[in-house]
Amino acid sequence: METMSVQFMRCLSDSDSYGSEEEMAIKKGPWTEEEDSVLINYVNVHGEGHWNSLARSAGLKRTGKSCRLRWLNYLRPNVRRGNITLQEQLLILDLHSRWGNRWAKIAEQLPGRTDNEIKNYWRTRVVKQAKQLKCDVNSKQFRDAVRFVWMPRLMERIQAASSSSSSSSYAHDKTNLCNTKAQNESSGAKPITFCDNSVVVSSYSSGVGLSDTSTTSSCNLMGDGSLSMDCAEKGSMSSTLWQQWDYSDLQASEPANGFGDADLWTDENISFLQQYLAHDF
DNA sequence: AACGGACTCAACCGCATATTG
DNA sequence: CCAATATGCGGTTGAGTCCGT
Repeated sequence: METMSVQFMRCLSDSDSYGSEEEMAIKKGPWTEEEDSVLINYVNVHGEGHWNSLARSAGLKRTGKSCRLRWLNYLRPNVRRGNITLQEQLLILDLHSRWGNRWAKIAEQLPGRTDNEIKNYWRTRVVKQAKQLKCDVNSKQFRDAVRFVWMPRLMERIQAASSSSSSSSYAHDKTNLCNTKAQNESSGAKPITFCDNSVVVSSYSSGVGLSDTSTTSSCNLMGDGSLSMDCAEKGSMSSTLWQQWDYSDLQASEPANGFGDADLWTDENISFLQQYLAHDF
């Protein structure tokens, strides 16, 4: 890890003012453990903020921006690391359908997750699959596919996992999402809820942003595990196609605990979507 | 085992907005 | 009010890792 090159460069940008030429040597690239502990100790004593002066006072040869980013995305307490859970994936898809690429805003609804992480998830998983399906990630086709195929399928898997496992991590996730719901309601948003036996995806906008409300759909995971879905939009995914969905194979491919593999983007799903898209257009 | 392409994610960049003097 | 500086955000990059051949 330490073999990677670490660049030093004269940095005149970012409004960093250093007293001497030597002090202007700004380090870039991956942070070392030593730098991390310096930053952690400094923030613990002096608090967050004033990043440029923090960088200088702490003796870190980094820009204030770099310190801030490192703290927020990695060192800050309660940063949640590891795989994005199914619930989180569902929430991301839901919130992205409302707010578009407002990563920071979306991240606020996922406790412990950073905007960077969510952005990376979107680009590496969702955008990649859109490309594989040969459609634009912002196209109506793809948004509908996400809304009417992937999201219900995610809910199905969440329900399957919750019924086959009463793991504490799931209970924890539910708690987090309930808290998130409370936060959202106070701010006017209407998120997916996980607080009871049903999972309700309320009122999707088919456009990126909140103003376009041409589509309303509601997907419900019932207490018995069955899925019901209403689409108010004319011309949306046909009931025939919807009925073609084969859930039996889904169960077969589900990991034992339901969360071992949180990735939904399987070849199987992709080929189904290709069928869906080909049928619709 | 070696190679190369695909993938992931930490970190950087540029720009917009907020704050300060 | 204005300029300088700080902060925050979204887009992009590239080093390291994974995985198939």
